Amino acid sequence: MPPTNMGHCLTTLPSLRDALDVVSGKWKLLILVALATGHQRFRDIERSVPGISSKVLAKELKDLEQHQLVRRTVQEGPPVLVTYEVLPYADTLDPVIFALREWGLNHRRKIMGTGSEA
Amino acid sequence: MPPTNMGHCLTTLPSLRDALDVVSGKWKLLILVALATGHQRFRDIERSVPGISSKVLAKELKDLEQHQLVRRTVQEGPPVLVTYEVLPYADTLDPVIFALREWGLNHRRKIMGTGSEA
DNA sequence: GGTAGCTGCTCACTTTTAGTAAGCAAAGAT
DNA sequence: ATCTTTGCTTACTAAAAGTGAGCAGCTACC
Repeated sequence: MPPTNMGHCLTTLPSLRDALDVVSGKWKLLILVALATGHQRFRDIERSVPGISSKVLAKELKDLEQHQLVRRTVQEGPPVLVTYEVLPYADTLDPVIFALREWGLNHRRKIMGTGSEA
Repeated sequence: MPPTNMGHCLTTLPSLRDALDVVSGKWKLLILVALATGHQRFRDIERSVPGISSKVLAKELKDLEQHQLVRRTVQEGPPVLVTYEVLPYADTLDPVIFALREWGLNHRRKIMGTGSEA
């Protein structure tokens, strides 16, 4: 067996699948970040996640709620106020978000730089 | 401003979006892991990524190739042999994969544990 | 040399998901 | 009274994913 840089072999695929089942898709992580950075109302999130629609946001928030990453709170009014907040458990996703963000940053750099390496 | 655990605020959303544009979806990371763990032929990958279909695999591989994460090589035969391999650049995704794998592992543990306390 | 099998796909089709635009009830602001 | 904002939902359309079959090129076997 040649020495590769991968010690993760047997558990990787199933665990990754488990994670992806919860967190894959275009929007979920972005929504979590939006929430974590202080956007707690529906329209607020909608505005801060560029490109998302009400419909998809509503659905994604339901998913996130079901996965216990987000809590929806209704403060009976009037005016009725709906607030979303990340649950502590969602913080366990920080490493994922961090890694992806780093990679995205780097990838953009790479894409920008293609073709001009002296 | 209250001291939260997030130093990543301004660049997070765009970088994350960049990353997700390349890497989000149910299959791409799983395919990369399959490749990295020694499955280099089409049918081999297909078999090792449970649930994927030929059609989707073909499409995902094309995407990955276009993003310069994977290279397709045809060794003219006969028998014609098609091989896929992860390019070194794909290794930069290791932290992402690692983080997701860890999270998936933990999440499964959490889910298993719900409902049977006390 | 016929038939069965594997490989690396593609094609036609159905189902699921995402996206778009409009709208709606309750409230607030002017 | 009218207009705007909020937190959604509802129809509709478009795109993507999944399903099953199939196909060319080769091998393997008897």
